[in-house]
Amino acid sequence: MEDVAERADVSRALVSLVINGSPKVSEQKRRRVLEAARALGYRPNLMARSLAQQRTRIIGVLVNDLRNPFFAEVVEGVETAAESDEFGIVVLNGRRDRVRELAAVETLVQLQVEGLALVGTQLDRDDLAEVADIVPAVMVASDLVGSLDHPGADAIVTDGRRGAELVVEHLTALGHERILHIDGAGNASAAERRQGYLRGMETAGLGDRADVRTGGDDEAAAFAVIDEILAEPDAPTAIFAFNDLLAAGVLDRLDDAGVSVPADMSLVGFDNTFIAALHHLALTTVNQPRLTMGEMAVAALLERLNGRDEPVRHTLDPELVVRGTTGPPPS
Amino acid sequence: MEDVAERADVSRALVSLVINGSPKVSEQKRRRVLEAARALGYRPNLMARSLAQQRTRIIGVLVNDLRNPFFAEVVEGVETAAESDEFGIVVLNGRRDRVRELAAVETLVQLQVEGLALVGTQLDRDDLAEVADIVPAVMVASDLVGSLDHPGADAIVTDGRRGAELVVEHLTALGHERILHIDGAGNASAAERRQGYLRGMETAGLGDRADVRTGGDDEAAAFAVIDEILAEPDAPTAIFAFNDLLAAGVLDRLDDAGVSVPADMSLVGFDNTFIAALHHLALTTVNQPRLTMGEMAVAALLERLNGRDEPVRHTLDPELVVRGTTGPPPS
DNA sequence: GCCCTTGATTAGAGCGCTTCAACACTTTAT
DNA sequence: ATAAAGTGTTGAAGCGCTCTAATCAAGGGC
Repeated sequence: MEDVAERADVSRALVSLVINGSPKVSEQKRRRVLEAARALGYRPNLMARSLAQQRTRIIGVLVNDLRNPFFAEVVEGVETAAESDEFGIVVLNGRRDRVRELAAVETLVQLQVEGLALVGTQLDRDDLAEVADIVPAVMVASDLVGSLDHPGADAIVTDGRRGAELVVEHLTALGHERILHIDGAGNASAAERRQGYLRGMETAGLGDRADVRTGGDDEAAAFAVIDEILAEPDAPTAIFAFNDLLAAGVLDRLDDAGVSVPADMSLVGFDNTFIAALHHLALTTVNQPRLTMGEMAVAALLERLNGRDEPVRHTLDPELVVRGTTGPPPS
Repeated sequence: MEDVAERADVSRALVSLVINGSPKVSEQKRRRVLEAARALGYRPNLMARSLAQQRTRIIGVLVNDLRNPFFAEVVEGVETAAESDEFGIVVLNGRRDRVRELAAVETLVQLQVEGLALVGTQLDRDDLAEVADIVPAVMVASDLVGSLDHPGADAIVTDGRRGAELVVEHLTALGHERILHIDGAGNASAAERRQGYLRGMETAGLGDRADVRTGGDDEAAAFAVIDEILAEPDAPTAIFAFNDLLAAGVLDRLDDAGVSVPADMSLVGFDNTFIAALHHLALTTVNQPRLTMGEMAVAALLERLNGRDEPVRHTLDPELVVRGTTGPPPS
């Protein structure tokens, strides 16, 4: 910067003004500075600038699992919104590990991000309360159950309970009674969907038939459960899987076992990722408005930065997407 | 920091030493400082530290498309390696747009990243030369054709030519002669695979049967091409798609048209992403060692930081993964 | 008892930028 | 003519940290 100033024969302060597009600089000097900057290949140092400005205009994004296309799309939503508000984003990958997530949050905080979007986080209430205390935070696509004692973070979620109910309604309407739910284990959205499933079964008068097994959030998690189920008498006629990835695993394993879908078994996923739409899977699933969620997350953070103090929670409506993996139960 | 120093009754300098784990601090003072830091909730400011240290220990990662699971896994490789070398990474998403990529590079450079990993970049030779001039850069999973006049960036690639040849060999061995290639259009890896395909066809004595159509790198890009092909006389009996995502699109469209795979048409993808492994797709494809690629990228950057000056290129071996979408041509 | 080491601690400059208050110079109002 | 207001520019302090060189205290050797 010094060099640019010298070459343009002005002060460092003026260079700063030009770089930041201040209106109170004469056209003549502006040109001189700009040209000097170009000639010297000058690039402002973001670190120094942030330090001086006492703000970074960066939003930190912590993603549960980058490999899950669902999260990747939420991130794109965040990115789009951040961009249009002239914020940058920094993405860190928690890789489904709470401890790694904690470390990532620490890094982001030290980076002085102005807000934190936790996409599908594994953090628990205490972690969250601590984080929210330091920096405005918003949970996206995951929520804590019964958050009456709110930990201070905002939340943008699709109504998992309702989504799960829609699934059960769809399946019962088709005539299914033995509907099994393979859940997301410790995943942050798992509890909600589990509740929705249970409530849906109750409502349908199938409360005593409800059956929840522990799954996970990727394909591999399905294998053991399916083997187990198929070995049991009175196997279910329909399976509601925690998410599309898990459902894909279920589909694979059913295939191995020679169970055909949906003739012998109906299957429903959650998220409506692009893999659900592949014709060869044609997975019936529940859509979440991913991009919108990402955008709302940024909006929530900006509101916080503009002074809002009480946490908010936005619940979006899920939508059942019926494709080819559901049909009437075998007679 | 000032406050911590005061509370622990030492100088700021000592606090710095403690925070950075210097060995030349008495146990007693170390304790005092640590406790004061905890009590005050002190967190070092990464920006200030980097500024003072004149280094950031950050590697910038620019990804072509976060939604493509292939890239996401390469990024995980980069992340793993960076972590074990005590580097942080900052991921930016180019979203398949060269201009956006350029902007992202600018941001990363201003962020003072010490190295740049360009995962599947769209940048052209000139862009790259310019970037490599400013900061050590490594291209991962994409390369410039015939890079004799090397732009100064390192490259970690899987041999796309060889991969494509493997595909053609596999298909001809099955008896196919009319093998079509739907390419990756302007994608950086497209040219190599195209060349490999052409060479493979030559070698098999099918040079005059070679047929390349313009595709792209996602599912949607396949639709128009498939419609076109099926309307032509003398349709191919096998299709080699640029990558798995494109192949999935092809599969969908063939399905729509009632063409069964592999009975009527064989299909091969590239990348061996997890979707290829789904039983319902069971896509024959070419594996790229994603994690290894990411790790090697970091290694290359570190070598640069340690003084290596000439660019290197590491070419990894592709591996054909035969699954269910390839078989003998219809009689 | 003095000098030299050794080891622990600190003062202070500096990293590259922003920004506030002050300044010089015009222009306008009186 | 003079005061007031407006423009464009700059000097210098400060953002939160690191790091070199200087300082200090405490033995050890002679």
